[in-house]
Parts: sequence; C-alpha cells; structure tokens
Amino acid sequence: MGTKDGAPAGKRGPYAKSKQRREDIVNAAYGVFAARGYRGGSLQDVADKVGMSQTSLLHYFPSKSELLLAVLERRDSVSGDGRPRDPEDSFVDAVIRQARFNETVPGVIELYTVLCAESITDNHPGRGYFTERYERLRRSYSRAFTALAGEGRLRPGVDPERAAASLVALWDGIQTQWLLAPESIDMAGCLRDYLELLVLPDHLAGAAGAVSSGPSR
Amino acid sequence: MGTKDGAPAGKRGPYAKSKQRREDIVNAAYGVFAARGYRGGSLQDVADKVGMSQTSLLHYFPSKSELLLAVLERRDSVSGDGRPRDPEDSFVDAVIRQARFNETVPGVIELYTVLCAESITDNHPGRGYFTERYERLRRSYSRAFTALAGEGRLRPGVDPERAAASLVALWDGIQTQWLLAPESIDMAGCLRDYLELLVLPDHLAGAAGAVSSGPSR
DNA sequence: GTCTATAACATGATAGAC
DNA sequence: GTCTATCATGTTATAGAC
Repeated sequence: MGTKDGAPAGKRGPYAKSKQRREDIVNAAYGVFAARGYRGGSLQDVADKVGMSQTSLLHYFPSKSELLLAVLERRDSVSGDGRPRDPEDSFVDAVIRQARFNETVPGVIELYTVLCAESITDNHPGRGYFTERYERLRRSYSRAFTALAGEGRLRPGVDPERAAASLVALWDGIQTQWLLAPESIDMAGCLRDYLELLVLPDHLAGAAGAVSSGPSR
Repeated sequence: MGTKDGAPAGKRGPYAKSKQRREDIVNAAYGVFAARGYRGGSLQDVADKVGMSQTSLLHYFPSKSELLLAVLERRDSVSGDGRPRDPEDSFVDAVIRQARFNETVPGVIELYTVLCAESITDNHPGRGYFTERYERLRRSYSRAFTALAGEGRLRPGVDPERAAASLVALWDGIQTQWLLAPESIDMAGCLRDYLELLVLPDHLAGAAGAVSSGPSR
C-alpha cells in the first residue's frame, strides 16, 4: 500500500506493466459492456479485444462482477457529473457544458444508460453503485437549487428536491432517446430549456427577500 | 383469421385452450423479463413459472425473441400512454393520472425501464419496438403542446417538440429513480411540477394572440 | 504472468416418440 | 400438445504446466 503510486527507483518495471495491463482490460471491458450490457457481454469478448486469453484476464480481476465495478469506477474518473469545475462557472452553465461534452463521447452515455437500467434486475452487481450515485446527485443538485433560491434566482414555488430529481431524470431520459435517435434529439437544448424555466436570469436577483446566504460572489 | 375470435359452435375447445395457454406464457414471461431482463431471463424460467417444459413452451413461440415481442405487445394493451381517455380529460390531467396509476403496477414500469435500455445493446430484438414507440409518443405530445399553444395556454418561448421529448425523458428517468428508491421519489409530483411550468392555467387563456385553431373543445 | 485443458453448468433450439 | 433426449454452443471459473 505504501509504494503503489510513488514508483520508487529501487523497484520498477513489473508493477507499472501490470497496472497498464489492468487499464487495458478495463478499457476493453468498458466498450464491451457499453455495447452489449453486463449480462450480454462475456469475458471472452473482453479478452479478445485486449488480445489475451480469458483465463489470463481472470488473473487481473478475480470475477466478472469485480471487472464491472472497476469499469464503473473508471466511468467516474472519465466523466464529470455536471458540477462546476471552478467557482466562476455557474451551475446552469456547468450542466449545459457537460451535456454538450457528452455528445462527443457516445460510448460513455451508452455504458451509463445500459448498465443503469440493467442494474435494476435481480442480483446485479452494479445496483449499489447506481443507487448511491443517484442519492449523491440528487443531494448535490438539491443544494445547488437551494443556493439559487437563496439568491432569489429560483422561480417561486419550485421545490429544490423534486427539481433535483427531475433534472437527473430529464438528463437520463434524454440520453436514452438520443441513443436511439441521435439526429432527432437535442440533449443540451432540452436541458437548457428546463433550467431556464427553473432559474431566473441574474439581473432579476435581489427582488425576492434573500440577504445573507454566504459570499454571493 | 376468419374464425379466431368468433368461437363458432361447430368447432370449439382446442382453439380456446391454446389461446389461454399462450396468454399464460406471455404473463409468465412478462414477470421474468421484468425481473431479469431479456438476456438475463431464460426460457426455462418462464416454463417453470407457467408449469410446463421448456420445449413445450417453444411449441407456442418459435423463439425467445418472438416471445419478447409478444410480451411487448401485451404491455401496450395493459398500460396506457398518458393520453386522455375521453375529451373531457385534459392533457395534463391525463399524464398525472397515468403516472399515479403506474405507481400501483411496479412490474409494468420495471419491464419497460429494463427492456428499453437493454434494447440499445447489439442485436436486441426489442429495439424496433422502442424506437417506434418513442417517435409515436413524441409526435403525440408535440401535437398536444401545439394545441395548448393554439389556446394560448403554453408558456411563451416553449418549443413543443423539445418539450415533448423532455416530457417523455422526464417520465422515463423518474421511473428509473423510483424503482431504485421508491420512498424517495414522487413520480406524479415531478411530472405535475414540470407540466405546471409549461402549461398556463385555464383562466389566463386568450391573452396571447390565438383565435382560430379548430374546434377548441 | 500467461497459457492449455477442463470442469461444471446453462443456454436456445431440434427430432421424434407418445 | 406434451414430453424426453439431445445437440451445439457459450458461460464463468479453476488447476496446473511452463
């Protein structure tokens, strides 16, 4: 545990190669599970893609479900969650920008959409991941909407928690439709429309009573 | 084709029994595919549930994919699409009522959600069904929003086509979250919130310029 | 670390007796 | 119409040589 990332001069080589191999496998599995789902994609498919035998693959990951979890973890590091990268970036802009970026990486959307729904089925190893992800996302967006309300920029009557769940839902659902008919669906446009209904323009702020809610900018 | 439903006195018995058997099979398959997906559910599972051998089952449906299509057809007849049942029912009310009804039949939602995303994967026999269903749904809702615009009841600036896709998306997405956390998600509430943002109350009609767009009611 | 061999099992589908 | 028997294949996972 102590000498995993440091790459000390004394012992180099095998660790780095093994780590690279693991990454290759996860990348291959990423594509296979995206195209065929977890149940539909086999270890043999992954092994073929990475150019090794199926048994060698199991030397790196003890089971198929462990490989899936590694793929899901990778997904998190590859793609953001529509949260602002820096404080200058507004919440709404961050969502739109993330949506536009997603259109350039259809494989990421495919993996997410296919595995998310599949995780609802019996004994699916990805279920915990998606349940927790949803809870975290809803909390995050709910806080963002509450903050906007504090600035007087949330449309009156909007409930932050339902709005958060709805934003996540709209995003997921529009991705599904986009995968089935990319030329008919404007993902970023739909999200923008929705957020513009919820969030009032900046220059109208201050009208609703909201004075102190932390540093405003 | 001529003597299928009429049950003529001259030839009774075998037809009716065979038809009943087919229905039993479809019902069992409905539950199996909902709980395990198409790839995860086996013909053996279905056969066990209906109490017959797997080969006998294939006497009624020539292949697993044919059985899936029969299940999807059944889904259409069991569940509505959120369209008004009679002219007295408004579009918005019809959607809310359908959503509330859906909460009472989780198996229907499960089947739909699981198979829809699974249909994105390679060579899935349900893909055509879902692609067409989405096109039909978007057209239907788009027309409904356009009609509301004609009555001056659609919020200015709302695009009927994107709103239609967004409504479908929101509905799908909220069902996924509901399946993973039923106690945290208010499906009908989220849909109502969204539609109330889009559709203006009845008594405000006529303010926006819209005079003649067919019989108003 | 990588492989071959193989276990142990599940799958969808077919043939043919009754 | 229903069954047993079986085919042909694909699955995850293990054992053990090199």
